[in-house]
Amino acid sequence: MMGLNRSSSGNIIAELTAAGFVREVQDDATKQSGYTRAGRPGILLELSAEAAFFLGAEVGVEHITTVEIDLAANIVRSTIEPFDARSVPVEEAIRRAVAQAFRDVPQHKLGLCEGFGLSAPAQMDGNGHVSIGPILGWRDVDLNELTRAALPIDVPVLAENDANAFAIGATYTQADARSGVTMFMVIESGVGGGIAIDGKLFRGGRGLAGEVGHLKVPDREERNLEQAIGLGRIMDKYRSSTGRADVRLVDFLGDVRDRVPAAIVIAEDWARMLAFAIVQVSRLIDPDRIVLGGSLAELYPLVAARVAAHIRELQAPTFPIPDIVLNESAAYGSALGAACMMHQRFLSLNNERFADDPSEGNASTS
Amino acid sequence: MMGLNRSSSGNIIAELTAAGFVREVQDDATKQSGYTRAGRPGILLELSAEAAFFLGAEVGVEHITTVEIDLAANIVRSTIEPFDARSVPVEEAIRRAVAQAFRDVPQHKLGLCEGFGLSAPAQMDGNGHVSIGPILGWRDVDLNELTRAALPIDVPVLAENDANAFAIGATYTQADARSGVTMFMVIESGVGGGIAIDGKLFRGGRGLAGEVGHLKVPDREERNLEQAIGLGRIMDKYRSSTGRADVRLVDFLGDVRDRVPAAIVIAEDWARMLAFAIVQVSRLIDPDRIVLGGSLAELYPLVAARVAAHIRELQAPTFPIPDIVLNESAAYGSALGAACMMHQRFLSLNNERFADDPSEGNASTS
DNA sequence: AACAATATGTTGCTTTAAGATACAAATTAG
DNA sequence: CTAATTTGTATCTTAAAGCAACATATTGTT
Repeated sequence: MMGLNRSSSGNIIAELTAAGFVREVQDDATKQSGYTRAGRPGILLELSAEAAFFLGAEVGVEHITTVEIDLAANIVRSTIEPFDARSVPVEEAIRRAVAQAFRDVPQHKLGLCEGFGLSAPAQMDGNGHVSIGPILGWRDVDLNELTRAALPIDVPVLAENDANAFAIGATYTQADARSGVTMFMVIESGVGGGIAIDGKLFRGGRGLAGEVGHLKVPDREERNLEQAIGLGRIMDKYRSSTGRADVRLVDFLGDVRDRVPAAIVIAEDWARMLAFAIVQVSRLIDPDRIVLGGSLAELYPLVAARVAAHIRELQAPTFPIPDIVLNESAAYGSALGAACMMHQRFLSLNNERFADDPSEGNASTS
Repeated sequence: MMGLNRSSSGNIIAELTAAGFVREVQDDATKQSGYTRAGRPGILLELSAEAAFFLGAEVGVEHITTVEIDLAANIVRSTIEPFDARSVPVEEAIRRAVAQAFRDVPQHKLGLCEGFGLSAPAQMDGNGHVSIGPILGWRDVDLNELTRAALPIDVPVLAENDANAFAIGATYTQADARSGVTMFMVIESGVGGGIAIDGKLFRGGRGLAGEVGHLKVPDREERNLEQAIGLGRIMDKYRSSTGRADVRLVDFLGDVRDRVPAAIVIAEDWARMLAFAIVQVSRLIDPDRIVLGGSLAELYPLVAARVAAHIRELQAPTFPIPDIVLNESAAYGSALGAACMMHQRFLSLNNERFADDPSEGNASTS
């Protein structure tokens, strides 16, 4: 795949093995699988998952979520704690996030940390600079710098918008998003989004690419997508149609599943608006696939045929329709993505960790 | 910029100079410019523009356009000829395009051709394969292969959708499009578009990214952008408002300039729809700038303030608004882009021309 | 069981692109 | 005229990758 010669790759692997990042697989799986072939069998390799770890933290409006992943990008640990971000200054929020992320990391493992990613609901540039973050009341702060100051060790740091971080995380859990163009849509009370091109986040000019929630949809009241298909609207409608005040999403989904007419009307409307958004997105970025996440994504399988029908209505028949798939997005998705950013960076060619001295050097955290 | 050492770059330049692609500038411009500085002055270099050339051809519905550019991407020659693409098979159309492009190339210059780009109004994959091209009635054709077969010499070949090719060409004429995210919109009878990221075309999953013309706009009759702001609608409205049948675009633009009320009403509507499209685009790909081309783009400067006002109405005030600039797109823009594709390819790192033997070798045309 | 065919790992050597160093050359400033 | 500064270039060094040959481990065939 990389076009490397056998001996070249052998040398590189020897280096990585010596450094402890890679090891030979002991229980030989080739013998278990039936398929064999003439010739000396190759040595199977695996990442030494425990050789390094990465931390991600999401500072939300009401909680801080943290995730630790290992070198193989497995989730090692994850925490969620309530937190009122608006009541404390940025510095304190970040301090809390860092403390929560490092809390269960034993002292002797600290040196294996190779990156800390921060995710927050704010628009920022590629260097973590936030001009105005209305949601948390932040103004002109340098998140990278603040995070670096709060960290107990000197490791690379990156801050990213929460929706973008989520998209990065989703490229890890969604295997097919490693290539091609993928549009992620997370449907909760808001509708967030991100775009990945060949497994790498597409930020756009100012880090706002994929913010699909504010797309205008055809609606008498000039709603945007978030207002039209978000949890709030659906539950409002369901509440007034049932007359009950204590309705939950599962009840609504159950009614749609049971084909209760009032629920179907709401779902049909939802499908139409979603189809509209998908068509708009397709026209502009022509994604290979659209990945739906968030709690309301569970509605999609129930009305997939309706969404497809509405799409066909809106599109010329020759126009390609992207695959639409579900991603069971977990609550820690954005923190996971923040950790994955650092994992991606660690494994990328411009990792400065190995640039000069292969012995223990300090990673530059620019 | 490239992080190369002085001696390394010197070696590379020596090679390029020996090969005739680069030469030292003779009339020393440093002496003319007032600014000087201590130290031995550097040797100024320039591309030997005549060392190579690239051809681009656009097979349109009613014409074939060709462009020749040199190594410095200067336009050397350009031709337009009427042609009824629908009346002949693909092979013939391509043969004609190739013939027209090579017609004025003298025999002894043939060897300097380093690429042929083809542009056509059809959706194709990255290898020039068209499944269905309804506009020209093409079906399951391999444009790269057909073009290669029609060429008098063996040079690299690439086919690309006309709107995408246009965007590539525009990155050459629009200097600021070399970095960041640029959205091109060409407003004629249709509205075409393309997206460039850091000067490179973003094709999307199937080469349709940026096809902004079919975006839905908020309109009682559910029009798409093309129907709403294209030349057809504007002229229709202007025709019925003036009562004259022979109106031309310049008349309309003159009336808008003169603030004739009936024209202003039409222009205001145009501005509103354009603003809507720009907002939608911004939400999805967050471009640094939007470049308007096509004959109707001339209307923009007259209503720029109105477009800005409508955008502000639709957007939250914190949301960044991309720069909107004009590009006087010429009739040969798509053919130019096809030629520029080859130029870009020639100058790119994965140019196979120089991969093995620095002496005259055949370029692989995969 | 022996041997051919096949594929992989490994070792030593070669190639090549880039960098380092030193020095010559060309300029400005004083 | 000299010092300071900057660039060009020749020579050497370094490092990454490839090449070639051979050892090794496996399947298939006689």
